[in-house]
Amino acid sequence: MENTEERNKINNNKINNEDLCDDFCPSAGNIEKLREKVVEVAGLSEIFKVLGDETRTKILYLLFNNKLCVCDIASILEMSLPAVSHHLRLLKAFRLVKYAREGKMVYYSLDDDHIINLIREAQEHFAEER
Amino acid sequence: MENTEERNKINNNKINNEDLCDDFCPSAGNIEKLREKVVEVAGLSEIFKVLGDETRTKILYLLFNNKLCVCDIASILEMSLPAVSHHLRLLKAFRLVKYAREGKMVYYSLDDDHIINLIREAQEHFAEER
DNA sequence: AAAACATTTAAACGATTGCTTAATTGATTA
DNA sequence: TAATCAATTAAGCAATCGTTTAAATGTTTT
Repeated sequence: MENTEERNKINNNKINNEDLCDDFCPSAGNIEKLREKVVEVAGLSEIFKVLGDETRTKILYLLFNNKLCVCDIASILEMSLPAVSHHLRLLKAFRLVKYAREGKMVYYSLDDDHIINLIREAQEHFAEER
Repeated sequence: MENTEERNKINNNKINNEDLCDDFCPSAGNIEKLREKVVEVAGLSEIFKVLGDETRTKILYLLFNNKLCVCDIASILEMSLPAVSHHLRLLKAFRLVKYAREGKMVYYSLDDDHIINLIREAQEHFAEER
């Protein structure tokens, strides 16, 4: 084994042109088409990232058909108030929850019930796993 | 303002009992029920975490109805081979993709078309945003 | 058998994430 | 208006994540 360094340079660098595989690649001619296709899911992972935290999916699920104050949520999830508040702020930034101050308390609720469909779909996927 | 420390202790600690709010909480009596409800979405965020990376959603979307080798994917996404390989390993661990060695190349494809439903659902959610 | 190619694996690193503690703000009550 | 309560904000920190570089593995070709 020799010239390891040179080969690694070729192997690891980001390749911008389309002839990465020297041998015949079935999709060689389709690379441009596939690059266009992939644009369709660009930015989508942002929503998934929000749901990618256990606490946040739980909060969203709790707020489905429910109006809860921060300390309720903290109590149910057995978490600190600041921790919950941080998550709510992020969910608010994504327009997933809305809030309404009532006296000392701030009540949160879903701003967009649509998000529950995503959770339900994930539940179905999860059910298939077992 | 005095006794800030003591109040913070009360305010910030994780509370295991149900009387976090001193005032009347509408869901005070429901805390246990809501804790049971929340279990329904436990573990779900793991799938979302997988999709929470832009590269991985793209790979999954690419592999829908397609069979691609690692260097194809790397070329399309303009990423290094090891980076793509790492993501594929994770997707494989979640049984989302399967692979088949054909000579020098390894071809990946979706192991579970179901995952595309989740992506489609997210696309719909995204469309509503604008 | 040696060289070439596609892929994987391992180690290291820089950036991000989610929590905690501490302090602050906003509102109500005594 | 002072004390109390709910919630937010800010700073700091440990853990996780995704990448890179470097080396190794598996397969084919010469």
